[in-house]
Amino acid sequence: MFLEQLGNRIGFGEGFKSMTINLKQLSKLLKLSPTTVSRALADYPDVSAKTRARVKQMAIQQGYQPNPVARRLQKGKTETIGIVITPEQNYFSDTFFIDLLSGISNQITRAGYELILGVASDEEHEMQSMRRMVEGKRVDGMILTLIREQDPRVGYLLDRDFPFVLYGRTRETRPYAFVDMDGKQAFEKACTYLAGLGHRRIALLNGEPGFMFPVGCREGYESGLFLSGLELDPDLIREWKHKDPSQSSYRWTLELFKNDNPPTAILFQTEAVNGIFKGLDELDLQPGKDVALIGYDDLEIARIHRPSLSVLRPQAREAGQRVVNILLEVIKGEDPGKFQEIHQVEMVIRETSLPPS
Amino acid sequence: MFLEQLGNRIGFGEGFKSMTINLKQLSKLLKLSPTTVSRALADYPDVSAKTRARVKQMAIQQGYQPNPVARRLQKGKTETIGIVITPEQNYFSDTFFIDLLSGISNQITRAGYELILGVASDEEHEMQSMRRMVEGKRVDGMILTLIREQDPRVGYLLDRDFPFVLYGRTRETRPYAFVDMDGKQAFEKACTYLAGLGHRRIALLNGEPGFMFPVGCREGYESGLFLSGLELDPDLIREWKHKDPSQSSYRWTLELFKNDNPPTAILFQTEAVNGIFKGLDELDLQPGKDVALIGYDDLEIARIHRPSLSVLRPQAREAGQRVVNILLEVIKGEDPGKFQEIHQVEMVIRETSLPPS
DNA sequence: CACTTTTCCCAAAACGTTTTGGAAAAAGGA
DNA sequence: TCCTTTTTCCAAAACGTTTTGGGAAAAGTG
Repeated sequence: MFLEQLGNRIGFGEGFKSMTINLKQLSKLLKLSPTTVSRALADYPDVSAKTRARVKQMAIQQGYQPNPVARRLQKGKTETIGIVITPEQNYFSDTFFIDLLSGISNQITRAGYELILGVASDEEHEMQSMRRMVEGKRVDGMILTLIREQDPRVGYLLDRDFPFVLYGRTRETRPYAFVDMDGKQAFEKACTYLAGLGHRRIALLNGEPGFMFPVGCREGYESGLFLSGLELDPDLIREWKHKDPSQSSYRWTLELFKNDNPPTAILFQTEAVNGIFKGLDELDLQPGKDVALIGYDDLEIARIHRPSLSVLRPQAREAGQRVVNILLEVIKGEDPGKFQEIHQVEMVIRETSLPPS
Repeated sequence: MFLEQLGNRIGFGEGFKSMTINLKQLSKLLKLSPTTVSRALADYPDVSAKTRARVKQMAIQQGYQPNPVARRLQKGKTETIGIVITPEQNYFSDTFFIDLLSGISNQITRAGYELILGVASDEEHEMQSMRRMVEGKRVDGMILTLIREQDPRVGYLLDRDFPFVLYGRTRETRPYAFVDMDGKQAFEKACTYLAGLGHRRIALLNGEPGFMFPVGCREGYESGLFLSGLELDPDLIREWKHKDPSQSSYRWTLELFKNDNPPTAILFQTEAVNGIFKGLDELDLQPGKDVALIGYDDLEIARIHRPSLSVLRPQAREAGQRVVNILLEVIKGEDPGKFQEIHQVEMVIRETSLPPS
């Protein structure tokens, strides 16, 4: 019998495929039906403890792993979830997105699922890539990032009742699941902190309009000013572009200081820090000394730079894990409206948040 | 019949699944056998032009897409290829890896395949993630990046005859497929260029030992020195670490200039540029003016910085596409040894490669 | 017209699981 | 002992394709 088994395994297929063992082959080896073996491995109560143990041992010994494709067909699930990234919009800002992705990936693996990745060049291509996954029945659910205020992806998925979770939020009245960072609270905290140090002219170099995140940042900024009894000066608010964060933030930094009454502090997304440093350098202003700085996202550059950059630090990794856990629930049929999480953001005070000089 | 069809489609399943149409349902609609419909869609010659057209039209009208899971089971292929990234080793240096990934992803999609992504925290986890894909029969082939001189992944895959392609190379005598950048030629070119400008003390701030890429860089550097009639000075070679490129390159930059006869030019991977800038700044040396710089990889910072950084620019996107095309051939059964490509790297002269002052 | 070839279609099997719906054997209850 | 319940197993169906191996009808050939 061992030889027969060996024969089966060596067979005449290509090298690799023949190295792997089948449920049928395994059951033959055990002198049991495939049914019983399958159920033994799945811990069904209707197989005796003794045979269950025997089956499991043999499965391990033979290195049996159920063919995921066959399982998916039978179960009617792909056990796969999809994500589409658009690098043009410069999302891969160093560690932040990687942390998110890392959390997502690990949790997906833990659930025995797969993560399939689409890389899109622009907004249209992004939609197209998602549709391929959804309409091509390639995934059970989608994860969306870099959410816009009006985001056609959300409407599309809601319309066809397809499971998804947002990392972020959008303007949409129908209920949907999301995990978002409390950008509002974060910027409010940073703003009041700076005001508490004595800063009276605090600028906001915000993300690109059209995206949802900067909306919260601005709200937090305005609220922070209000709580500190400071006036809102529209001249102290500028917005950089995703396409080239450094270049646009460089220009806006110069612009900010053309003001008669220039800012003594700037709040911004850390992505834009290179442009700001460059602008300040050109103006002969020392970051942290002449101008206080607090960035959102704890990128490598924030830790490396001297003086090191005070930041707002979102826990991207944990958020990624939550996104997956929620998505799995939604796939199971839970009501997406139940899952709306807003995560707090911690503030890390380093060297660029001193009182005004 | 239309009502019957409708009934079938609405059924009692969950919302989404019922919106989609089946091969069987489609064939019923067409009053043809599933066989014929399948073959018509696949352009088999044994179905008449007329019915083929009829089938295709109806398929489009009904939005029919073959269930990929079922197709995979029947075909015995997953139509999926895997890649594992290890962000700890800081591979996501801005645009470079994204370009590679973008090329990979697009080509995979074009072939109707899927890209599944693993994110690993360290070397061990990386191997584990790959084994899950391979032994779990989740992919038809693997793409490997960030290759080490002795890379256990390569041996593992060769041992079990599993299709894979390296982006990079390793020390391995058995034939395998790879796409690599000609780091040697690139660094040689940069080195002779600088020597041609009159530089006599050219330093190399190389990548982390253990990885394969820095080996070529060093070869090119040494060859460039030799071709220019310059002596190799081991004191002018330093290696930074992946874990914190900026920090380690910062330290080594300071170190380099403790030399009695300090360098007037530095070759390096652009990843390390922040540390170098910081070091030079601390030494009151102006990049490009006091010290010529050429980096490998055209990251955003290279274009943004003033003076802008001269770089060696690998065509990562095209390389990614080649990797996929080759992998598809290898999966088809082609001999991997036939596919060994070394791509040229172009040099972009900007502002940091002037003659010594 | 009779035969062969070509054209066009299809029933059945197969891919490797899990689930369904029993059925046989063992154990419990009277 | 006989009947009922529990335990333990399994054959068959199902998931949705593609491939295999014909077979009937139409077209060509003499």
